[in-house]
Amino acid sequence: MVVKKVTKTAAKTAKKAAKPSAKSTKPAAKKAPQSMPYDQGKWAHVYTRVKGERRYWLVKSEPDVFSFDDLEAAPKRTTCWDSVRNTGARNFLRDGMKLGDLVFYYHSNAEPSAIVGICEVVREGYPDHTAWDAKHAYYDESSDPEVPTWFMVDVKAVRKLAREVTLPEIKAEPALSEMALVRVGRLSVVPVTESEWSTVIAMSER
DNA sequence: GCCAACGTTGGC
DNA sequence: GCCAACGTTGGC
Repeated sequence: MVVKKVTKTAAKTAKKAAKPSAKSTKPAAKKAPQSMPYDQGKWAHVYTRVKGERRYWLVKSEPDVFSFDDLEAAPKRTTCWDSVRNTGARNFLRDGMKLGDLVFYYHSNAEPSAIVGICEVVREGYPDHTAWDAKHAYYDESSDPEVPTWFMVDVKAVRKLAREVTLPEIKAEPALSEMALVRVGRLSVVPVTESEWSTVIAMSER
């Protein structure tokens, strides 16, 4: 699949960084990807599920880079969630998200920042080819296609929320006080619990 | 293996 | 534009 849009939250800053000194800004991962299982660590629970269980997630994107409307307008209302270059988020993409899981679509750096829509995982973790595309803004020269470091999933738009649920509302809601979105900054993919999921949905409907 | 320097995310 | 939080890198 060809990716013409440079994607998601990463992209804007990527362009910025790519211009001045094409290659110098390369963070990233020399170590081989960590392997399953995650039986310890604070996110261990999100990698296990009872049979048939559906889990919930949230992905962030800057709306002027790739908004929920853009996703709804995309072919098959689907996109690959590429360019994530953070190992924690990578682990969720590679090992956490499963077919049929539901995902909140969050607009970051927006006015206001808010959860605006719902999408669904339609393809499970697979290598993010942009990592070894030397022309891509998020090219990672240390990433070996034989042993991929970075992964992505495909997500498909399900529907827009009846009303967006803004970050201030989320922060003001006691039932959401433990949400990874607010407890852990800077992660572009985070887990959402089932109760957080229902709380946000309910907020969007009143 | 510690930790200082540095880079990035993203709210404000 | 500022800066808090925190991941990553590299010197030692």
